[in-house]
Parts: sequence; C-alpha cells; structure tokens
Amino acid sequence: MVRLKDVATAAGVTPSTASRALRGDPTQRVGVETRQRIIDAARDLGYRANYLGRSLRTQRTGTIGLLVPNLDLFTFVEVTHGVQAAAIESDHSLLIVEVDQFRREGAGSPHELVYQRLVEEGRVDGMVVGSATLDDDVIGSLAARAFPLVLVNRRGDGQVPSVTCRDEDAAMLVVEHLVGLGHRRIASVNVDVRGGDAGTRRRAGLWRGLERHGLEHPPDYHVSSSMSDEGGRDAIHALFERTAAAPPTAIFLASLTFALGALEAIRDRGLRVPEDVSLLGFPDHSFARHTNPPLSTVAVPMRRMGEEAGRLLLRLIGGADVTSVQLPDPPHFVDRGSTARPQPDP
Amino acid sequence: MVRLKDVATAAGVTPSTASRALRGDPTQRVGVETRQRIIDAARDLGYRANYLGRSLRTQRTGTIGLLVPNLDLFTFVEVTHGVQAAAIESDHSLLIVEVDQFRREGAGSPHELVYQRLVEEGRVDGMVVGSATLDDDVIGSLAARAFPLVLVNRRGDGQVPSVTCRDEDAAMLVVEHLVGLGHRRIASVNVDVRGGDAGTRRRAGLWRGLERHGLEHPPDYHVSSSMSDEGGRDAIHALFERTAAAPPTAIFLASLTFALGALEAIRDRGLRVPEDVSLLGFPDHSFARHTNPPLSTVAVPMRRMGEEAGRLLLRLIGGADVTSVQLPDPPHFVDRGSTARPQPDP
DNA sequence: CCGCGATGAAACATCGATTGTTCACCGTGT
DNA sequence: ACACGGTGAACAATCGATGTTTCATCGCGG
Repeated sequence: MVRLKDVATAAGVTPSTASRALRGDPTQRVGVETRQRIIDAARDLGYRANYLGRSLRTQRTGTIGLLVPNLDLFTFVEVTHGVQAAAIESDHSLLIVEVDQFRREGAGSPHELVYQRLVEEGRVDGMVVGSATLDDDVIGSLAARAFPLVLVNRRGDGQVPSVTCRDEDAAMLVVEHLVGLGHRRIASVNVDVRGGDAGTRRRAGLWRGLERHGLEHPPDYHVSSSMSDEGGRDAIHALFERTAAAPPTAIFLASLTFALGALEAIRDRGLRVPEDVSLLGFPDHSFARHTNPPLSTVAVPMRRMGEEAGRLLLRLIGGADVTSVQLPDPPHFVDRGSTARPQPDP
Repeated sequence: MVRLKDVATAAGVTPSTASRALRGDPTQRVGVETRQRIIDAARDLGYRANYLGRSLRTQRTGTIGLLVPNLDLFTFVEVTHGVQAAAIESDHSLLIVEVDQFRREGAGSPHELVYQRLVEEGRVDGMVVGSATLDDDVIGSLAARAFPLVLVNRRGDGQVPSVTCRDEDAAMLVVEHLVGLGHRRIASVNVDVRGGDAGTRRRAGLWRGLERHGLEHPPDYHVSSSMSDEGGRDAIHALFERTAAAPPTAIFLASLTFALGALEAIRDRGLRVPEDVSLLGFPDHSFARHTNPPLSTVAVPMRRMGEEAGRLLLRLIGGADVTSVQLPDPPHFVDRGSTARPQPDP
C-alpha cells in the first residue's frame, strides 16, 4: 500500500506538506513548484488517501447508512436507488443494511444490533431510516445524541427530519376512483405494524375518502397483513371469509407486495379481476404492468423520496438545519384495467 | 462518544490494560479483579470499540464489499441475501455497491471508480464480485496484489476463486424437457456481455443439448439482449421477425428479467403461452409463480451461491487457501405449465 | 537474606492522515 | 546593521485502539 509518507519521501518533503498540497489546504500555502512535485509523485506512485487514517483524524467516515427491511420489497429497492444516487453525487459510500436479516439472532433486537454496529462503532456519519422496525424510542435516543438521521416514508414523532409523500391524498384518490365507478363495498389490505406511520396515513386517507361519500369502514372490510405475497394471499382469503354476506366489490392493496399473492387467492376463489372484484395497488412499480392481469395503481415517487432523504441527510451531516419534506408531487392514477364498474347486486 | 480512555480512567487503569481485558487478549493476562472493574466500567459507560481506531491498528476493517450490477435484478437480490447472511454469521459488515449507478459519471469507468473507493482507500478487506462489469484485467490486477476476491456466478480466467452453479447442466435440462415434448425449433434469449461467462456456459449447454438430439442452432434462433423487461420484449420481437418462415415453438429465457417483457411481446403478437409457444425461464424465482401465465423454470441455488461466496471470501481473508466451488446441487425443473407439446406444422 | 521467575500493569510505539505550532530564511524598511 | 513581516516547510500532537517492551511487585527456593 502506498502511504502519504511514501509520496512525501519521493517528493522530498514531510507528510504534512504533502497532505496540504494534495488537499489544497486553504489555511496554509505550499510553494507552486513543491506542490507540483508532490502531485507528480502521488500520481506516479498511484497514491490514494487511506480512508481509515483520514476518517480517524477528521471524524468523518464519508459513509452513510441505509436501513431497509428487505430488498425483496421492490419499493425499497427504489428508495435504495435514490439514496445511492444522492450518496454518489456527494462522493459518499453507502452501507445498506437489510434489518430483517438481523432478526434471526437470539441475542438482542435487530435494531439494537444494527444500531450498535453502525452508530456506536462509528461506521457511518448518519443514517437514512427506511425501516419502521426501528422503534420510536431508539430514534429518539439517537436524535437526542444529535446523531444525523433522516426518516423516509415515515414521520416518527416529528423530532427527526423526514421525507414522505402524499400518502393520504393517494388513498383518497383510490377511493375517488372506486366510488366514481360505483363501488360502495370497498375493502383494503393494509400493511401491518412494519408499515409504520405511512400505513397509518394511508388508512386515514381511506377513512376520509369513504366518509366524504357517506360510506362506512367496518373493520371486517379492512385487514392488515405482513408485506409479502403470502401476506396478500392470506389477507384476501380472510377478507372474503369475514364478509361472506356482502363481499367487497373492490379491494385496495396498500402495498404492491400483496399483489402477487392477492391475485393468486382471487383466482383460487374462482373470481375474476376486474369483472367480479376490482383491484388497485399502491405504490406503482413497473412490475405491475406484468401481473396477471396487469394491475392499476396509484403512483408516488419512491425513488425521489430516497434521493431527497439522502440529500437531506448529507446536508444535515454538513451542519445545515434541515426540516421535514413532504414531496409535493400529486399522486396519480395509473390505469391498467384492473378496475371496473361493480356487478349489480343480485 | 465513549472512548477506551474513558473506560480506563473509570477503572483506574491504562487504556492498554483496558483493551486487553475487554478483548480477553490471550498473549497477556489481566488480574481477575481488575478485569471485572474494567468490564463493569465499560458496561456502565456503554462503551463500544470505535471501528476506525481498531481497524487502523489491526489493518482489518471487518467489512466486505459486494459488487452487483443492479438490485432491480432479483437474482442479485438473492445473491445479496446469501452474502449478507455469510457476513452476519462472521460478524462482518457488508458494503453493497450497485455498479450500474456509477455508469453515469463521465470520469472513468464504473469499475475504476468502485475499485478506487473500496480497494485503494482500504474500505474493505475483500470483495465478492457478482458483476461481470469488472473486467478480467482489473480482476487480474487485484489478484496480483493478493487482494482477497471471490467471483460469484462467473469463473474469470481461473486465477481467482469463484462460486458457480451447474449452468451448463441447467441449459441441457431445458433442452431435454423441450425436446421431450416434441419441440425441434427451439430458440433462446441470452444475456448480453454483462452476463459474463455464466451466460457463455449456459449457451454451451444449450448447444450441447441441441446437438445431442441432432438439432441445429442457427444464429437467427438465438439472440442476446440486455437484462431487463424491455430487453426481453425487444428480443422476442426480433426473434419472430428473423424467423418468420419457421418461427420457434419454444423459447428459453436465460434470465428471468426477460420474462415480463417477453410475455408482453408474445401477447402483443397475438400468441398464447403455451399453446402457440412454450416458454421456459431461468433461474427460478418465487416471482415466476405470478406472471401471466405462470412461468416454468429451471432452478439453481442463487442464494446459496451468495452464501458460499461470502464464506469463501471470509476464509480467504482469514488466510486460508480456498479453491473454486461449483455447487453440486443438480438443477431441477419447476413446472408451472408454460410449456406444452408444439402445434403440429400446418 | 538475596536473587530469580512469575505475574500484573504501566509506558511507549504504531497504524495513516490531518492540523496547530514552531522555525528558518528571505527581502525590506529604517 | 538590525528588527520585522511574510512565506514555505518542518515538527509534533492527535484521532482511538492495539501490540511490544519495560518495570514494579510478590512469593519462594537456595
């Protein structure tokens, strides 16, 4: 490995001078000719500053962390892309952690392990938290230590900057569309606790939309499930079993991860989409084009949320004051034909 | 931040003694009572060894890198899960890099940038390379520097340990199945250069299987495309346009990323799967259950490849001699009904 | 009663880079 | 000729932790 000392020796100066020349240190000057000698030597030797030494001294790792539940959930892959882009843009490294993978170990909760690793050991300068598995109190204690943190797709208790989208409006748009088609028995499959407060906001939007049209939201029509295709399948079966007397004519899937299992369950029950039941997913993803049948969705900018969160975090690390952002992009309907007018009641 | 010095002061010893006590350094002993005082102090203060200081001294970062092209490709998410599991198992951190994201910048090739960052700056102890974008010569130069490296799903020139699966057998299994159904005009959509030598081996298996049954493999029946749904769509159209006189009755998709676009293209051409054309994907993924129609596949253990690669790398870092591994698991056919006997020629 | 080998812990050097301080030297003004 | 400001570069401390060496102390045998 080529060290700064090697460059300095080659250029006939001391390491400190070499360091200043290579970084263009503004607080102290280096002679033009000397600087050139140093730069040439560094190039010839293929020198690159060692990250450990530098970080130890500067107390900056140049690395940010990203906590996601699981990269099987493609929504989080989009968020990840955004954060990664922001990191690259500011010449930082990104340490992605799939929190679910830490769930196995007997000792300690997953977020505890992750927290120790990334924060207490000083591996990252800050974190984007895209996982609702990090309890509010852990978040709070990090915030209390002034550890740079940005939440994405979740607001927490408001003490920590966050990036969210118009979840409530998105859910209301869903209701508008379905009611517009004539649906009155509208059901939903919501994300369980791991969905965090984004799920809560979507549900709130759903309630508001339904109430605006004078519709009830009886608990039997609204189930929660874990984000996976199995979760979607089980939820659909549960939904139809609980409401056998008056089954829903339209179902809102509050996570696209439900889509595959939900479609399977609906097929298994001998129902057709959209003839027998309308289906609407959220948030949009290119993948919904190719399900059987293609799924209409409501789109919100997940990737941009990641990007904004990354940028916000980097500004926060840079010492700036930042405030929470709700992306102003209005949610929009993506029609792929999975909704239709309800069958008239027999 | 709590430093070792703070613990030492609290326990009334020097940092070095505290360090030894906390790590249980076998080369030098610490009195039982002193050790207990130190451990108590560390617990009370919530001390955790700082990763930068430790790594600088020990010349070990406890971090391994993983290069993947893009996490949109779910095959690589599986590999990632495996590598991450191996990392956790050995208490290491994982630095995932999506190489595609570095493609944008004008300056320097993507692998050059990644290489500088991860290797030359000393951010990782070793890398799992799951991306064919890293040129053989870069690999070679890393290998020459004895930098710990393991290739996954690719063999390179044999100088570097690798983990692969039975790609050739998988492709032969495809041919066996299709020929067994009576197909003779078998086409394939292969991965382009980014597929690396795994693509080459699959193609070799295809050729061997076809030849064994006395079948030709005219170039018009075998196209390459970039891994994406668009790539699949374009490839299918190209395939049918080139072979209008005698269109294929069965198509092998050498990457599941082709599936969505390919199904779309086939629908758009007014063809049905499997009545008009049989379709077979690779490698298997839970996702193939839910396409329209569900896709039969050949399964190989992608996640295990990642896990093995991670373990191999960690052993390599530990100083062990390791050799390349081909996972012995035989590829197996997963029937979801997307293949059928070909239509008799009119 | 002296010395010797264990034992336990302090002192010191080191990893690679950055940064505050010191210092030699130059030309210039008086 | 002397003091002085300014320049360019060396010196040394530091970041946090980990070896490596050194050094007291104690028990015990000779």
